[in-house]
Amino acid sequence: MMADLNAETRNRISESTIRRLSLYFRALSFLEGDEHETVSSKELAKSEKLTPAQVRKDLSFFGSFGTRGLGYPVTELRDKIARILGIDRVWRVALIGVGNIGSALVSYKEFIKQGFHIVKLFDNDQRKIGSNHKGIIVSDIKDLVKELKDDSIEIVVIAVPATVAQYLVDDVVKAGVKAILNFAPLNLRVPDDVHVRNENMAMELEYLSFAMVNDHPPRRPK
Amino acid sequence: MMADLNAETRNRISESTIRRLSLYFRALSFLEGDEHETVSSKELAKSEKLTPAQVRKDLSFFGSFGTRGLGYPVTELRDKIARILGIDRVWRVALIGVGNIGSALVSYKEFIKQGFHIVKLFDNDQRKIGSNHKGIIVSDIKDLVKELKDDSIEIVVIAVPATVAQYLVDDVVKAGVKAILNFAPLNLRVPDDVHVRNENMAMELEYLSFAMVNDHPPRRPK
DNA sequence: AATTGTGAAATTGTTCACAGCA
DNA sequence: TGCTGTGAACAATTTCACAATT
Repeated sequence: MMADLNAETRNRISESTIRRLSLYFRALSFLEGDEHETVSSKELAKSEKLTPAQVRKDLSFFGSFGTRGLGYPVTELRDKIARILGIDRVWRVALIGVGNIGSALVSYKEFIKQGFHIVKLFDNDQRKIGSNHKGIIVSDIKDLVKELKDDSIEIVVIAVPATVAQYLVDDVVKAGVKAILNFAPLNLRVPDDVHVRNENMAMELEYLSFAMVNDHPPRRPK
Repeated sequence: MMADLNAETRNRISESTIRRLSLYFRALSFLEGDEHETVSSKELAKSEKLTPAQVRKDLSFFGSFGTRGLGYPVTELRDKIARILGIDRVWRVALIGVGNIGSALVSYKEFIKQGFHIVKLFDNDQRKIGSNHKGIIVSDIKDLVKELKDDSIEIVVIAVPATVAQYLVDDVVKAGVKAILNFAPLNLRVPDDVHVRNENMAMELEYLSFAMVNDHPPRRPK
């Protein structure tokens, strides 16, 4: 279990399971604030609109964390999920593009809370370079490769217009970064060993639009 | 086809198909800028890292848009997808919470481009109420229900802390709004006829974290 | 010759249902 | 008794493969 998943197990685990792990983590963090010592798969499922069986199946990929008859120990399970997700540590993050979205992300509390520390900002705008955002001086984009390397950046957030995103990402890859969170509305080309996740906010609005126009039923378990 | 999907067809269409429709729309918009008159499922798939069969299957739910031997007409297909997604019109959107993320969204170009017009802003902070953001005066949250109704708001974006989100959403529902885009990190409780989509930026970082710690292979078609 | 549209097959993901355990 | 853990059943989604069409 944990980070010691063998290759066979690891490949059985679906993207959706991992995403739900984030939800369980969130729900457990809430419960921890209260007096709750244990939680059943039923309760956990309810708080994130999933099914109890799904919760148990998801968790079972990683080990046996519960006690039959009782449920799961809240704090312990939360810690174990944090370990599985790799958020029991600090990640060094750089953000490229200090525009509307970029600026918002610098101050985004959820990132810090989960160990994602933005320690570096880049922009190509002379008026922004050298300015201070929440204690971080904005660097010139032209020094990107060198600075990413020197600062041992592990994750890069792309918050620039689509027109320049691919060009910058090529440099990010050159710097040896293996994980990219992309806010630009295009599909980035990267080598096979680089992970990219896309954050496409317009897409979610489009889904809502579709649902309303077509009277698409919202999905609910049961 | 189009908004005239019958109930049976509509229910066969999966969430993933709709999300990919957004991707096709985006890719076609790019192509339209160039001289391209037609595009094959192969080309379309390539630009969004999908498979040709998937493109054809997705589109086939809504009609026969292509020509055998030739491909799909770019502009026409783009327009048809816009119609299916319901983004061939203007949607009246209100945004609650003019903090970091809220402010960024007011200026977010992708929303406007696709017909999502933010016409109303709400906050509970006296210092913000009455101030002007991109031409919109921030309203007091206490007038929420009345103003949402009076202004015929169709979509609400929630960009407030998790602690107050549910409380506000209850009012949003009271105002008769049927679509919510939620940036607060919690699962909102709403009646069955209200659509909610969650934008969880930390979740995507957690996925990257998991992938790196566990050496999870990035998924690629083929 | 190229490429769509689509049933059928393969694969992946979810739910059931119950044995096993506290 | 209550609730987990999990194989087996089921459901959804994707891919294949090929007939149809230009």
